[in-house]
Amino acid sequence: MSSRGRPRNFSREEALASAMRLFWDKGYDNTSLTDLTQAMGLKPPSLYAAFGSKAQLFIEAVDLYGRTDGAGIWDELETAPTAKAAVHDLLRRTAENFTRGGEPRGCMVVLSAPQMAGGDPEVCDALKVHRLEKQVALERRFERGVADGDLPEGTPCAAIAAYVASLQHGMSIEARDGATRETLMAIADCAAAGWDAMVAASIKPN
Amino acid sequence: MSSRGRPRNFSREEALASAMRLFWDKGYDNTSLTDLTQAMGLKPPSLYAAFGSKAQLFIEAVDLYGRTDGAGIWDELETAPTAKAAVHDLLRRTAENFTRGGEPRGCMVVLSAPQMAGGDPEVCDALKVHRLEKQVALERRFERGVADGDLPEGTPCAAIAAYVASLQHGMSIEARDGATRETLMAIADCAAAGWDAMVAASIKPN
DNA sequence: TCCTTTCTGTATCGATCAATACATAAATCG
DNA sequence: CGATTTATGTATTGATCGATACAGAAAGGA
Repeated sequence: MSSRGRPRNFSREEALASAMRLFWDKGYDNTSLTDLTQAMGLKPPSLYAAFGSKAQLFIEAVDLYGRTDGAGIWDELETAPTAKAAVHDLLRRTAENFTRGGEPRGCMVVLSAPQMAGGDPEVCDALKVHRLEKQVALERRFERGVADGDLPEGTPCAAIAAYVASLQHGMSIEARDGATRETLMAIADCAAAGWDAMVAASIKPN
Repeated sequence: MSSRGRPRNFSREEALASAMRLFWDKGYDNTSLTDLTQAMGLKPPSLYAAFGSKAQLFIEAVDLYGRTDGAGIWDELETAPTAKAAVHDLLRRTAENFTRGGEPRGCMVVLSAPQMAGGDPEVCDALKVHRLEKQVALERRFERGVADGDLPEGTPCAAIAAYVASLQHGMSIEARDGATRETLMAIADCAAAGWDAMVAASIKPN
């Protein structure tokens, strides 16, 4: 391996964590290299040597987010006893996570880069992949619910996953607009309260 | 008035409409003055004389959006016979509106400027005001539903408005991620299917 | 007609952006 | 030791950003 050469003067992990926090708070476009180098405590050449480019640094930061601050939201998706319990827990964890003091509000994967024409496609696609992975995880969980018998046969799992994902994504917007934890919790409870009827009605759409 | 001086060489309305389309498609940050002047068919000094600044032009463009492309979504909010019908209609119009061919997908008010630290506060606040106005309109509509008797006494109108707003905002994310009209319609139908049970359960939150 | 007013086109401003050239410092290898 | 490799700090690059200075053109008012 390469233990040769002058050793690094900073912790790559800590620097990446600082970048994550900054991207999460300010978004990809609004975070400049000046911001990054100051927060990470290093100079531009060190940043480029360690991370390649601003875009690659961002993608690494999003991965870190998914493994740390953003992970707890999804902790019980698989272990919850039923699909309904999994969704209710997911949304309540979302409400709690999105309103922690001292942290940026809402989800980095939803908010930190606008999915707009003209944006860096590398960056947008990375976030889109993260979002769709979670939506697929929801769909799979609902399919398991059908297999487990806590969802009726014929449940449109993809549609319900899109519904839950849409609601959870919207909660990031609400959080950034200043919604309180109580408001977000109420949203979670609304979804849970309508769950059984929604599932029952969705089997025959019309 | 001021009919003096050299007359304008372009239609202010048409130029504003072009700017709106561009901001809607690319977002505020990703739309440069070069993009704008090209699409609007004028030179920078004319743009600044007519609209003041990029930020003010954007705010005017958002207002235009709310009066044109974004308006139809909310057309039946007040005229629908019940709160439930109003929400179902709203979400189905949303699904239709967000997947029109030849137009950018999703809502300009939700997508076109990230609500992030470091963004132009003038721009962010203008969009936030638009979002909250619609959420308040939902809350008022639900209060009317209580008065009309199609929602039970004690319905938490603010919480349910936050739920519907959150879902509708999330549909913009889904739309930009490529969701089909059928998927968005399914989301709308999910919400409608669970509505009665959600309302009934929400009266006593626990 | 001449003056004032307003708009237009050219050309460019200073600021900021992401990214690097370059020389030096600090480590391993032979 | 000397050679190689890698990281660091200073200084700067070309590009692009939003916004304007300036002079000329086109209108109304006197």
